[in-house]
Amino acid sequence: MTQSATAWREHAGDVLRQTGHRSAAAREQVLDALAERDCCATAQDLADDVQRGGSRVGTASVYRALELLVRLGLVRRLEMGHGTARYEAAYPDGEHHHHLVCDRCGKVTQFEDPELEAAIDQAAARLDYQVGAHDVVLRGACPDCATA
Amino acid sequence: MTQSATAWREHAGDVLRQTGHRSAAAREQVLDALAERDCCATAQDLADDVQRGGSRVGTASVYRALELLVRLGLVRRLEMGHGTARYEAAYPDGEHHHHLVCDRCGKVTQFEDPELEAAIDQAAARLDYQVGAHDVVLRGACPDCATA
DNA sequence: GTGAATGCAAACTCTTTGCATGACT
DNA sequence: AGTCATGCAAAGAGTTTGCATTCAC
Repeated sequence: MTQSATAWREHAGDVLRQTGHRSAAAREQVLDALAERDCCATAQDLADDVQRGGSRVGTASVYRALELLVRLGLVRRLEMGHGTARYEAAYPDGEHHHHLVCDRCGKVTQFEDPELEAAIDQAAARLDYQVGAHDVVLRGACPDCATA
Repeated sequence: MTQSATAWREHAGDVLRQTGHRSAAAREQVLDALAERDCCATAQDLADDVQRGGSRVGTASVYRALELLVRLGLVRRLEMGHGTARYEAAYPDGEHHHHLVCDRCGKVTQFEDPELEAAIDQAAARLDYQVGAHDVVLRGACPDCATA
């Protein structure tokens, strides 16, 4: 687990306490699973992670935990695979990345690009929406599929 | 209907013929409905449009038509509303726009930004994926919701 | 006439909700 | 004790698939 993931995990616990939520087993384990992941995961992925840890956690609890975490701004929800949502930790300093999706094998990779961020901020500034977030998805063939 | 939408409609018919597809009522009507729309629509929106035109078209045919059109590169499929896919005409010259989604009322608006396109192209060039397409979604409050 | 395309209904996947039980403070 | 959180099962929404029928070529 990276240093920022550890910090995020602690931050998330703090925010939950400060917003009056009690320590709840299923929710804590979803947070742990998210902190362990370095890129976005589906609800099913996270449920599997938790159950692999030996706990009997219902799907509904995973979804309920994720919904709360998204509402508190601790988790980002992403839509990029046919009908299946993905979730990842949202760092409090706003640091984030974007995603590459392979059209052939479905693999998801992340990338960062400060100049792209700047271009998005400029575009957002000239629009009449109060833009609070943005998602960028690039699609194509990953190195493995491109050579195959 | 705009001039480019009309051109796209004709182009789509040509591509279908060239790829050995016969003239099929439901599919043609889905194309017409897409050409009439100036921004992305859900499968249900398109089915409603067609049925409003007086035809009895099944949902399945709309989905089957859309799947084929996406495969032929004539239509873009977008994922940006909780679990519901949206579709829009993909112009052959690559001209396209991106989307603003209101977090509160769900309204979807389009925008274009050449500098953002350039930044994406540059980012794509330095990655090891063969990037063929990209989606950008900005989220926030639309003018109506921001003042309300 | 032949095979593609269709409509209908059933199946399927992902997600949410109802409700009785269990756990934190 | 009070009530928030949980697990399970059922419901819901969107999408896909099976199959007999219809239609284009």
